[in-house]
Amino acid sequence: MRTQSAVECSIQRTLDLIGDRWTLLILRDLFRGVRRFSRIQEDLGIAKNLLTDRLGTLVDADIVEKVPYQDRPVRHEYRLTEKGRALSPSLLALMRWGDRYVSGGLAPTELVHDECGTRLELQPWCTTCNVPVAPTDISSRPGPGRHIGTEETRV
Amino acid sequence: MRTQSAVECSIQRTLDLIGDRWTLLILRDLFRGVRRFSRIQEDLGIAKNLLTDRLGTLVDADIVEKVPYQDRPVRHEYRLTEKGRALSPSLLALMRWGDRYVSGGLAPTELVHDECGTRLELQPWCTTCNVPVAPTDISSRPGPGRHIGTEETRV
DNA sequence: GTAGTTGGTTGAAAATCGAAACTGACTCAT
DNA sequence: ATGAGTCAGTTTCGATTTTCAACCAACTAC
Repeated sequence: MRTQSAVECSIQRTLDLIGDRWTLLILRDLFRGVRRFSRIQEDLGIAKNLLTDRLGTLVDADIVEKVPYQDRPVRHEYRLTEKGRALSPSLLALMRWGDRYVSGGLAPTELVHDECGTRLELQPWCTTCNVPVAPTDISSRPGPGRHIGTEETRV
Repeated sequence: MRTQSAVECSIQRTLDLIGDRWTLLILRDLFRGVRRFSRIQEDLGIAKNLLTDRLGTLVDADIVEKVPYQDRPVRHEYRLTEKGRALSPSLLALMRWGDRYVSGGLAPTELVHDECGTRLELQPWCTTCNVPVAPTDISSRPGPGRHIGTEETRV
């Protein structure tokens, strides 16, 4: 993993943890209910040694936990922790982008609001004004975790 | 890149394009206004040949465009296209996750609502009901782009 | 003409990945 | 109780990627 003396950005810290070519796909499978080693391995076509390694990293990072689903022989499955489930908006955002710009607007899978069946969008949301916020109404500022350069910043 | 006969998921299609260890960080820099080859290179510490390669891929995918900023000598900078700017929610989601779970709740950089200064959250949003939607109120279904297995799916 | 900047290219060493073979603990059928 | 099968890995080794350093070309400034 990258080592930089002062990592001053949560995007970088996040990607150092889960930003390799397989990890987000593994997490997607866990969200979909594909939780066992062999199922994930055959679903993704990932090499088994890499899957072992990635799952180990995720368990160490407390994003995933290994829970037994039978004894004799003891077999485990991998479940998302609360920290792991909190990645849901990130995956949803990547999925919606892919729907629009890679799949040509034709979503292979749609995520919908249970109550009304409408396909979901992902919006920055202001908890104070209780309204969705457009990208042009977003500014950035240094936070308490360590400040960043003075560059103009729009995300 | 992975090649799978039937890629039936926009997350996978997206990650095939931008899911390597550097590309999302390059995009983050572009969002931050770091747009020139040498600036990105020194900011990230990425090898120059890799940066050349990744920027080329992004330009080919129409996520980034190369625009001249001077003649004699002609020098270019890299700018996000509309398609690239549309990745904003994805990066924001990863950033907020990192704030909470990697940076211990202390955001190195905060993104705030211009009008009121409140730090932004990223919420799945139902455009019909006009309300934010909790992860437990989300279901999935096959979309028009290609259908997916029958697994239980929660993202 | 010398040095410096920007935006690269090239090549070799080091790290990582991928495919296949192998293992160990157990089950189930005969 | 022998043999085949499953699951969850580990080991090995060749192929691919990444990194690091050097080099280059176009131009500016001195």
